[in-house]
Amino acid sequence: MPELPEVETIRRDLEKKILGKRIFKVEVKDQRSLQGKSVAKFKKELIGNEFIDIDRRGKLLIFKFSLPSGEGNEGCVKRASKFLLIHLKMTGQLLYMTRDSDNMMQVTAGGHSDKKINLKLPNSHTRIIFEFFDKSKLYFNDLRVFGYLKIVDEKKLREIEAKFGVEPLSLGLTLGLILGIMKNKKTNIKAFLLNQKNIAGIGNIYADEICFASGIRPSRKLDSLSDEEKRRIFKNTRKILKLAVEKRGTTFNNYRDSDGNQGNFIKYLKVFDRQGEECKQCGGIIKKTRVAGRGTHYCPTCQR
DNA sequence: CTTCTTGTTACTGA
DNA sequence: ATCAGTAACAAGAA
Repeated sequence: MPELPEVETIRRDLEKKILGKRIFKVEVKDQRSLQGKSVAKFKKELIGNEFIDIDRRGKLLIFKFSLPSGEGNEGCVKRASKFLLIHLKMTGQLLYMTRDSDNMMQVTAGGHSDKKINLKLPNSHTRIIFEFFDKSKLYFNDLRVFGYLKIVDEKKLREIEAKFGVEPLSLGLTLGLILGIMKNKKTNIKAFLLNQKNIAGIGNIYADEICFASGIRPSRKLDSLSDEEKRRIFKNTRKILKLAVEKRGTTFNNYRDSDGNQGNFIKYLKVFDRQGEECKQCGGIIKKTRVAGRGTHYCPTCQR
């Protein structure tokens, strides 16, 4: 499940790989992955353009593209950039291969093993393929077809961006701001952390980990939290997401980076998917319940 | 066969 | 208005 650290890892890697590359061909193998425009229009808008920037808001990737300079830009009104938005939802992947890889990539096998296997692309989960002029390819794979791609103009992008809360790794995240957003809210801390309008980019894994690091049960209502507890949530949100980005995210089952490799944060998980196992801090048993409609993991001893 | 899973939105009822 | 709860979406695992 790609959350902020996983999406940020993909963003950083792809920035090095595809910026400045001109799109030669777009293949839509499954129309369900496209939102809005028709397949023909989608292709037409992209082909011949190059990606000039990759941005991220929460879990949403924002690829800025435009025609390369000297390709119909001169002599007329400056051509406005457009934006390709990609949301990976639960099982979306962006896999990049150079022309030399012969449609095969060496990837980590999955589960908890570091074994390498060959992944042949495209496969049955490949929904969209971008081919660049240098013959390298970017595959959008999505097992469950919840993820989507769509093209928007700048105005629409601003509207979409406005719906997101503060970026947790930006300087915009301050204790004062968090206290402000929490004020007068009565929801539980897990639902608060999951709500993208409050803080952008936290999903089920990191919400549970932030609660554990803060010693707070996910079911606790915001109006029952002391200022000190709120401060711990603020500190740990930043700390955990930063560390997870450093470790290139968490591969729980499906997540892969753009090279097909797993994230390393799974070694650092204290509660997520550890139900029935011993708490690394107190030796008690980690419990799994349901909070905010999601599977929720916590230590009954360490979290109050 | 049924149940469960995740991110997000839409909807209902309080 | 605000919040909690749940269905829906797709497809696979158990």
